Amino acid sequence: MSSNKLKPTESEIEILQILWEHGPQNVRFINDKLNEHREVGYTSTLKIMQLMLEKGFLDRDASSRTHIYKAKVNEQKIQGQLLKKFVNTAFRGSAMKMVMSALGNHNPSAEELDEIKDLIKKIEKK
Amino acid sequence: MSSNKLKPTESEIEILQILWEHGPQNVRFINDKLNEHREVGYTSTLKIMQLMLEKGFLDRDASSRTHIYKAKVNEQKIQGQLLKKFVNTAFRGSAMKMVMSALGNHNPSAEELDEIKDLIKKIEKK
DNA sequence: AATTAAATACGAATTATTTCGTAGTTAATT
DNA sequence: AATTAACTACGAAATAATTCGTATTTAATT
Repeated sequence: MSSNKLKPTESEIEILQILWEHGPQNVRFINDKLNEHREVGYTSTLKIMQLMLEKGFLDRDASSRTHIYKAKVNEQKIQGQLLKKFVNTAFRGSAMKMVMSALGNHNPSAEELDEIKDLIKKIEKK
Repeated sequence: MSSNKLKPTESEIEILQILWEHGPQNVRFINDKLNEHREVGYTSTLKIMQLMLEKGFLDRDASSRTHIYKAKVNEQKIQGQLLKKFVNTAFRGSAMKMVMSALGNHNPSAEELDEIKDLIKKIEKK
């Protein structure tokens, strides 16, 4: 068990998001995606991805000149971990307060409400 | 409108939580509370609170020797702001995915589920 | 009145994160 | 074959956040 207790930084999360969404990619692709939102140099992105490799967040295929990186950590797992931390710091540990606040702000559609209702039913059945 | 666009840091959020929960307090009180969870020196806490004052997160009454600090920012407002940011980075902007994940992990009690159902009803009525 | 305890101010060290320049290498283009 | 373009490696600067030591002042205790 080499579980990864380290929490990814903001920049690292951004990169993970892209890899989770688009699958294994080279640095150029990631950097282009990042630059759709904010300006960042190619070597900056490269550096962070190299550090993420060391930290065990990423894997890479270095068999060809252009290295292909992929997320080594599971999306839901990391999200759960971040969520727990976030609820603790921002909502004093109350997941409920957080959920209520999120629902209040977000104004979900009818479909989304149905989704939640289904989930509630499932939980109640247990 | 001198709205405070700055996002508080982790340490700053911890301090805000304590002030929101317990009302105006001196540095000693805050530092003691923090030390229930992790070790941190008195002057470290003092320093951060002084910076928070400058940033406009806190107000203080310096009329007596022991200064009394209070949160200048609103709890719900800051929470909403943090939540939005968090959903963006960790859940690619999907508040729903976040809510579903939170409900899934947390296993709410029957009372909590009722609370959510009430809120859903309110939203649906609009 | 002298000593001790508790507080603030502030600079500076430390640590974490991000950014980027430069060198070197390989592949593609002319 | 020479030039240009694209890539990786790596050190180091820049920035952000945290921690803390020391000096100074004021209040409380002896």
